[in-house]
Amino acid sequence: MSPREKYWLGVWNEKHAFEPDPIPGKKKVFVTVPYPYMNGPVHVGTAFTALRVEFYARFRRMQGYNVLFPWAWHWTGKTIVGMSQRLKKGDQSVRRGFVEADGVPESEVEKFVDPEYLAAYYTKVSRQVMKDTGLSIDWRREFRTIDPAYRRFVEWQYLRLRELGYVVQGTHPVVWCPADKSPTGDADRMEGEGVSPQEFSLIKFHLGEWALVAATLRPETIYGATNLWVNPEGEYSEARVDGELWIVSSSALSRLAEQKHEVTPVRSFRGSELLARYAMAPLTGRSLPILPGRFVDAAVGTGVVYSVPAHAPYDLMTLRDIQEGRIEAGRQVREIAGKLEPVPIITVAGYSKIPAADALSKHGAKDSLDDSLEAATAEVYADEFHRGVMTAASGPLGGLAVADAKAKAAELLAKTGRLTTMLELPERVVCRCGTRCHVKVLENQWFLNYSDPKWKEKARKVVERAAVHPEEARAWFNSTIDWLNDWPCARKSGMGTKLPWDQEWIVETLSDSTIYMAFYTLSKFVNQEKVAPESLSPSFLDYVLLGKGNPASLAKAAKTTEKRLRELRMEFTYWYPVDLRNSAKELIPNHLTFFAFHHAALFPEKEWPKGFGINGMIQVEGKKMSKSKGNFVTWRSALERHGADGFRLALALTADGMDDADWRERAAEDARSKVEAVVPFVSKALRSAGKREPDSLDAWLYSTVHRRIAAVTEAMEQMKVRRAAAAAFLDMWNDVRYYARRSEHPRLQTLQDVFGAWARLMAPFAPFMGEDLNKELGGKGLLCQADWPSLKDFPIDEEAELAEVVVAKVLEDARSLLRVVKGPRAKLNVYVCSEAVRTYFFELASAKQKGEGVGQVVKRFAGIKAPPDRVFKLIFELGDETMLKLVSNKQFDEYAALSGASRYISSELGVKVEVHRAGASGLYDPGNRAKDALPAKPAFFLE
RNA sequence: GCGGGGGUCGCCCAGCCUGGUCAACGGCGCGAGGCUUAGGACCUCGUCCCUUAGGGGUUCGUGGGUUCGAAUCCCACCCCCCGCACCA
Repeated sequence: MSPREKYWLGVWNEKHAFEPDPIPGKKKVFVTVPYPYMNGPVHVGTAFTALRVEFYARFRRMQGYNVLFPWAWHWTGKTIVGMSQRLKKGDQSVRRGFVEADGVPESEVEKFVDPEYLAAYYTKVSRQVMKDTGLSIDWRREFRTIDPAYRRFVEWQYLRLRELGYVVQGTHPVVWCPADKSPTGDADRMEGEGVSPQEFSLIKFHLGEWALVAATLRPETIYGATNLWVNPEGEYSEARVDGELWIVSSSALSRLAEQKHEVTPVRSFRGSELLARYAMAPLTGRSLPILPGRFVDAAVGTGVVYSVPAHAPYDLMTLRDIQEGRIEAGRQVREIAGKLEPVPIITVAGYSKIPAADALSKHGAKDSLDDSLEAATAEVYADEFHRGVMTAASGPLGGLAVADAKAKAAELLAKTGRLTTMLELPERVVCRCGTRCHVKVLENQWFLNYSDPKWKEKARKVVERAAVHPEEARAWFNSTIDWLNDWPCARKSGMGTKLPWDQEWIVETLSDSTIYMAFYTLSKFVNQEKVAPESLSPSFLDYVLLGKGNPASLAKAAKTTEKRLRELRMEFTYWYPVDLRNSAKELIPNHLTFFAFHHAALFPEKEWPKGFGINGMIQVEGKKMSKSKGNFVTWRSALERHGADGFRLALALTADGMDDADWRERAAEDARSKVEAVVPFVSKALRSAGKREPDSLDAWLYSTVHRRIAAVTEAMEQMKVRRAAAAAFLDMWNDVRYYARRSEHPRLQTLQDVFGAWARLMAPFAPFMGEDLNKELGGKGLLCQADWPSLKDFPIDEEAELAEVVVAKVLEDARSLLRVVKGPRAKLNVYVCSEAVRTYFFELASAKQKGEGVGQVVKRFAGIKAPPDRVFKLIFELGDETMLKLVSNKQFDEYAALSGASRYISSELGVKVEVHRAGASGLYDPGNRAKDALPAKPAFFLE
């Protein structure tokens, strides 16, 4: 950190510049960012989101609002615990992540086996880097989501939600890790991302008094079944399942038990015992032989499948392997297999009668262990499902589309009583801990019933009444509200708050973070030890947050004073509602919408959030940032490379709206050098300036600054941070640069005024440099506490603006002329059009604007001989508005403007310049050009 | 598949709602010049093609349409990004 940065941080801190308390009667703004999850250090993405709010907070503060920008840390959930455990087990990839991506010293990593230590470490480094960046946060209100007081708060929230009927109990299937004893979401998986439970049909084939139970996703193929497959090496069991006698793989028994089937094992044996026996298929009544299939996974389904060689590449290939002796098999098995023929039951355009055979030759499968069988299977299945039609060989299914036949087959099988269903993962799923997962039906889970139409209606109202920046995000909110289903809000492992009425369950991370912004109004008192965590009882919080109950008796029960209790209530009502909550767009479908739902449920309308800010995600050098890709950029490392202002400005200038922000080192370096150039630029400009009366150019600069202030203000109000920063920093710079170049004698007072405004406009983005600049300009007090520049100090001056438009236009035209002309170029004569031509223009332009015919006007001014198409072309070139202003503004004197600028134009072009007025007596016009002069388009003669 | 957002002159990006001021803002890169002992920084000009009087031509994912006029409005298509849930 540079000494200057350190100095200003010290000053802000000393003056408590960002520690707001309620000031009755003073308008307030309460802004928040979702707290970051502390399984790693904050990174440039966190910074991008946080800084948008930081800029906004500083902007509003300068506008005279009492602004609260608090911060906290998210520790809830099982990710932190999971990482700790993996480290403990010696997982090298976690360790590398800590050391290489996060930059944690080896000596610290050792201690990360304690999850709380891990989270505390990251909290510490993250807090420090945020402070070093100069974020205007009120750190007095900081907390972690496992703090005792926070837990009391969440307990209150869930008790109230339950009373209101928004928390309900239900049963739901999940992907389950038997080792962790917890659901395994996508993020927790080593293998099988995106895989979710599917319903398999279990079809019972009679084998004496037993039922050999085969699992399938394609019950409609039962009419094409030729045999059954079991894995000869696999372990199978006879068991009593739901009162029936079943034969399935042993592993299936435990999975069936997880799905609420009643299972009593009888005996177990090897799959080979079943070979060459016959089982009877339902519906067809066919007796099918049991054959060895090593591709059958005993850990999936029931470990038994039936074979449909005409339509399943695996089945056909395995059958051929046995028939052709590629697989060792007993004589009896070979004999049986030798007699089997595929039974086609589906026709698909583009395939022969046996689609599986086509797929095998297309993919060049050699044997039943060939990897290409996966692809062949997927292809045949998809084509048959979408385009296939059942043939007459499939009995009652004949003529149906495959998609319809599936349902019909299930219905027919169900009637025979020989169908059950089971949820199964269609692909292997492995938990991060290395354990293979299966489906478990969880009972008595707690849900937030977001599917409740009345609740949805209320949530919709929250969004409808709030400002959404950018407006495009609103549609996404609305479709999320429609789509959202019941959400399991508690789980059994990880850090967090227990459900007060059911201590086995811990409120899950997304569900304990929905109304916590309210807690910032309390946490100040807890941190100052003015309120003890134990005293935050439900009725106590009812009073503070909802105004319910009698403060006198509540205070007594909480061992505090009534005054203190009323103070807490006042703090809450002062700051609430949240004025702006800003986050990256990925949180719209969950967190931000939950935030709307919970406020709708718990608080009266006046406490509902007033604004949402949405930004894109962060990319690094055009690519998605991730630890595994090795392009992870921590906030700390970027800050150290580019300095606080450079870092802030680089992120401010990267993207607006929901566009993804691209972090580029080059851009950040550039931002830094630009920031550092401001103060020297300003002092140099001031040194070259002097005392004099303001002229048209000064009026132009004031006028232009007026427009810049308006633009920055408007952009900030709409959270268009990039636009605001670009105008405040880059456009302003260009304006001053133009002034400095254009003016022969820069006026000191003008520059002081403009630089004063400039410092203020840049203050939210580059506050350190801003304070330096303010000091340089002799400003009193702190810039961060100064007033936002006032439009009144920078009056609009239309004539001055028109003069510069005309000067710029003449320069542009003259340059393009000089580029082309190869003749003499000693002197440029400029002929400004006559008053008559101006009037002609004015009448034409206004006639055109009113949509009237222009014939009359043209006729009346026939003497001017300017063809109307040339006139209209010029109007289009300048635009209706500018043109009208130009020709209708009686104050504006084009001749005066241009002759005043003739020395500037001359030095820019490197050619002598003389300005004439067309129609003047004794006009010097050897080239006879003056007649061609039009408004803002004077005629030229080069000699 | 469903939902959301996008495709602009080497790169990033503004403009699109409210059609003409659009060959199209700004930044980066690149070229030339200035400043400097030199480099960096800074400043100026240039950077789609053609052009000996300020002009012309072809551009805003693709193809149509509306209009005197379309980057902007309408329709169809192609492509890219994000989200899709027991998880931060």
